[in-house]
Amino acid sequence: MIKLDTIDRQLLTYLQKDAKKTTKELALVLDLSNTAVYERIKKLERQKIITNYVALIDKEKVEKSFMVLCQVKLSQHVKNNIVQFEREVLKLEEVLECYHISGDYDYILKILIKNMDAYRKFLIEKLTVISGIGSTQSMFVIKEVKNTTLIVS
Amino acid sequence: MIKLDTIDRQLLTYLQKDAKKTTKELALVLDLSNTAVYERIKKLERQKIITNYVALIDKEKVEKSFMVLCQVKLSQHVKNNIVQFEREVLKLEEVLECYHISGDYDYILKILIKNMDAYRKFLIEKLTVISGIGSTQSMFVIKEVKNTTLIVS
DNA sequence: TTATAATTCAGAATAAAATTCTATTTTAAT
DNA sequence: ATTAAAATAGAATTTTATTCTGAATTATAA
Repeated sequence: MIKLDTIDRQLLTYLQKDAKKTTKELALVLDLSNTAVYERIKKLERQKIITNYVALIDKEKVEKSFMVLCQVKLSQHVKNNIVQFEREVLKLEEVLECYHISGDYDYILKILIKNMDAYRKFLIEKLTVISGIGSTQSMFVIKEVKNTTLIVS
Repeated sequence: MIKLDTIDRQLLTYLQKDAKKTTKELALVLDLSNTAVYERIKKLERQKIITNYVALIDKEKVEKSFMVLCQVKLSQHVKNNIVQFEREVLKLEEVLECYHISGDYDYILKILIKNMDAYRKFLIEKLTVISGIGSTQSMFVIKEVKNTTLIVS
C-alpha cells in the first residue's frame, strides 16, 4: 500500500480542483520549493495515483442537457450475455458510466444526451438492440444537485 | 447558442482525454498554428464551454475502492425537506454525485468510500441523520464497467 | 544510539511551453 | 463588391516545467 503524507493529500486536493495550478503557486501555499512540489507530483504520476489530467466541459453548452440513469436487467445471467453487454456498452458514447450492481437490476448506466426524443431513439436503436437484455428502467434526472470528481483522500 | 466547428470539437475531445497536451502538439495534429490553437482554447474557456481542468486519481490507491449508489426517499415533499437535504448532501465528501430523479425514489447518490464497514457508519452517522429522509436503498457496485468524463459534442 | 543509505529538498541553470504582438488572411455581413 | 470582424501565422517575449548539483532530512540497520 502506498502511503501519502499530508502534503501529498493537499497536493491531490489542489490538483483535483485545478490541474492548471503551477508548481510555483503550489509551492507557495504548501511552503515548499518548486522542485519539491514538482518531484512530488511526478511521483504521484509514476505511482499512478494521478491517472490523468482532463478538461471538463459544460454539458448544457454542447447539447447534452438531458441525463438519464438507466437500469438494465439481462435476460439470463450467462457469461456470454454479460461479456457481450459490457463490450457493447463500452462503445456507446452516450453512456458515460456503467456499473454492475447488486439489487433488482444488473446494471445501471449514466447517459448524457440532447433531449427526451434523442433518448427514446438511443434506447430503441442503440441500447435495447444489444442481445441478452431483458428489461430496462429509466430514471430521469430532474436536477443535478452535486457532481464532482474530487475524491478526498 | 454557441456554435462549434469541427476543429473546436476535435480540440474538446483531445483536451477531455488529456489536458496536458501542449498547443504545439495540438497544432500539429490539427494542422494549425500554435496561436490559432491557443486562441481557440482561450475562447472555449471564456465561453465557459471548458469549465475547468482537473487531475483524476485512482480510487483504489486512496482507499476509496467501494462504490455505492444510494437511493433516497424524503418523508414528505415539502420545500424545507428538499432544501435541507440538498444542502446537507453538498457537504458530504463521500457523495460525489447527487441527482434529483423521477421514479420511486427522490434522489440517487454516488458514494465513494473505503469499504462496507465505513459505508454502514456513513449511512448511520452521516446520511440518515439528515432530517426529512424517509427511506434509503443501497445498490452496491460489483464492477465498474465504464467510467469516463468524456462528453462527445 | 550512531553510521549509512535512501529520500527529499533547495536554489540555480536550462529547456520548453504559454502568452503576447504585429501583420496578414479569411470570413461574414452589408 | 466593400467593409468590419474574426481567425490565423510567425516571431518575440514571458512564464513555466524540467534538469542538475549539492545539502538536509528521514529511515534503516548495526
